[in-house]
Amino acid sequence: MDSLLYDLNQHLTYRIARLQAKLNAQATDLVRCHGDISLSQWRILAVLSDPNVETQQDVLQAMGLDKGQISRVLKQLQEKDLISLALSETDLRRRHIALSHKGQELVDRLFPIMKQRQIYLQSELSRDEISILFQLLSKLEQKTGPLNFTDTDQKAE
Amino acid sequence: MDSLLYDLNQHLTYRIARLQAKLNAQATDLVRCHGDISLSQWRILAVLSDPNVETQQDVLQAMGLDKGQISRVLKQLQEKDLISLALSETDLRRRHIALSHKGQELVDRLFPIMKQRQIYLQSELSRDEISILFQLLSKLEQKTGPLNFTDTDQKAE
DNA sequence: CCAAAATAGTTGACCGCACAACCTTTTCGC
DNA sequence: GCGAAAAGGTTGTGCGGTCAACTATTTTGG
Repeated sequence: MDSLLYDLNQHLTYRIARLQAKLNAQATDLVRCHGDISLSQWRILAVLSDPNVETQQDVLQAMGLDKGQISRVLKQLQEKDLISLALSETDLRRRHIALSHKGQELVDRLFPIMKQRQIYLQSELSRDEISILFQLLSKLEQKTGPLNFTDTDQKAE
Repeated sequence: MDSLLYDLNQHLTYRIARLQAKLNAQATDLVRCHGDISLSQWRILAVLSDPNVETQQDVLQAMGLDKGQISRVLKQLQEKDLISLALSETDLRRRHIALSHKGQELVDRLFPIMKQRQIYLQSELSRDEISILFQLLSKLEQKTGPLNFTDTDQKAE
């Protein structure tokens, strides 16, 4: 795994990608095991637990997920009777989304579990460390715009 | 974007996921723009620049990517004449992978660019901060195993 | 008031990745 | 040696995600 010229472990981007993949897998297992839903389904349910979120646009703004994806996941949630979709009365383009009773129950049950996980994840980190981590993540995120590097850069005459 | 009950920005996992997505998109653009290849193709090329990496198993061990995926990406790279695939002489199950001349040129051209990006990404971070960041990522990664949280946890009679 | 632009949502195509089934070849154990 | 197990690769399938095209409504501007 080591002894390679190209040590990926030293690559920040690789480490972040790997961590993200593992966190994702962990969360997927957790919601599937406790709620028999996919992670994307859970994320949308969680967002829907905010009563201010009523339309797909609201969901989109809250999560940044693709609108097509949202549309499909909502359809899945409806098939599971976790939400209700109804045409909005004031605007026929919109659809009013609401958690069903079953959906609300699921959210109430899963929320503390997911909260527990968040706490568990941070349990080895001090308050300061967490704050520093967020800070560093922000710094990195500022650098994620498009890049314009010189191609033939060894032109140092 | 804020004023939500469920503030995703405070969620470590969400922040990491978002950062990862942006980093990924940035890298994808970069290699597509400078080398006309996909990010997974680039990653495998980079790994192949290590002469110790000769078979798909080596690639798998170096990157942890799925072997099926590796097989497919290698086929793409072969179609682009960036690598050569040949049956191993000692073991007919294995295929010997080698960068082609064209592939080597591409790697030589792209490597400094990607290196530049790594440096750019870390340019706002001090040595200490980088070391702390790696440390924190490691701590988090240790917590990414399977979880076994109590379901009906409010049983604290 | 009506045509054009904007908005909400749906659908299809494609990519990247993980998982599983499968085939071939090699290795292992008796 | 020979059959069983293991190892290296290939391929199919499904999921999650982005992008783009399209429909249906509403809003806007002349």
